[in-house]
Amino acid sequence: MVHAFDILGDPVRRRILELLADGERAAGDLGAVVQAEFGISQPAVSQHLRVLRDAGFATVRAEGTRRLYAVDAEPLRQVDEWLDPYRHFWNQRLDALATELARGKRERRGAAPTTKGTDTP
Amino acid sequence: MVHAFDILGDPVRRRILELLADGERAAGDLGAVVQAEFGISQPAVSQHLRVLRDAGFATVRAEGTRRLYAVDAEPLRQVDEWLDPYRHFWNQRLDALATELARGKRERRGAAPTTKGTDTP
DNA sequence: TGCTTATATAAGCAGGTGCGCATACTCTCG
DNA sequence: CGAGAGTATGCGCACCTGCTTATATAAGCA
Repeated sequence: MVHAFDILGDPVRRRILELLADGERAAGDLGAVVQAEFGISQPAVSQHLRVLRDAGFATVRAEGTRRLYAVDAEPLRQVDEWLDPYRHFWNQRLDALATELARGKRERRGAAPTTKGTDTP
Repeated sequence: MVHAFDILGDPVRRRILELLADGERAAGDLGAVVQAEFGISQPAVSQHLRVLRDAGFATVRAEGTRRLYAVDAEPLRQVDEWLDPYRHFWNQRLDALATELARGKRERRGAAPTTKGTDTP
């Protein structure tokens, strides 16, 4: 059994998941992008897709001769949970405001990246 | 430069970070636990600590002959941010999303391409 | 049917990474 | 100062993982 982080340790696989974040995408479509960006072959991409499948990060759906891949978020949720014990490091005393954070997260999007002290309402 | 996930790909390093989640801890202290659990040597642990240091996951503080390690949450926050695009899969209105997903998302294909954190309840 | 497109699998090889062993620092204390 | 704990580093090696090439499977099309 492989840990979620073992899967995410590979930049190609991360990229594939990023491409899949917006929604379903065909294997060849993913392949085209990844091959261009990383300079690897089609089989290489296919192998990564297999790893993602086997680890439960992605699901496949056949449509004709094409294979449509989609994200299965469950393992990513595990990763999210793994981060829980550390989240207070940057959330500080904002634990109570987690609700608000989830509601309007776009506020942080424009905030300074390196600045520790996050927005305080 | 190594990506955060490359660091977290190793189970020993993950364990070290877990041990560090509660607070500062001496290298030897960490070593004792990790050596016991993984059956590896002291230098091996030290090497992992070095990787964590170099990647910014941990900071060291000398106290006498001991080295006290602590978590630096910055890289973990990056990981947290990386998860943002997927968080809606399990965070917001899971049932509604699941319904839409199950019903067939082809409808959305032509409509709204980027659906990040749109809805405001 | 046979050719083509789309994708997956097999086999083999190369580079990286984690490990153990040995050793080098570097404080502290007697 | 010398001994000894606590920790880090250098080196060499085995193994794992990802890559390429070659090929298989399967659907669409003429």
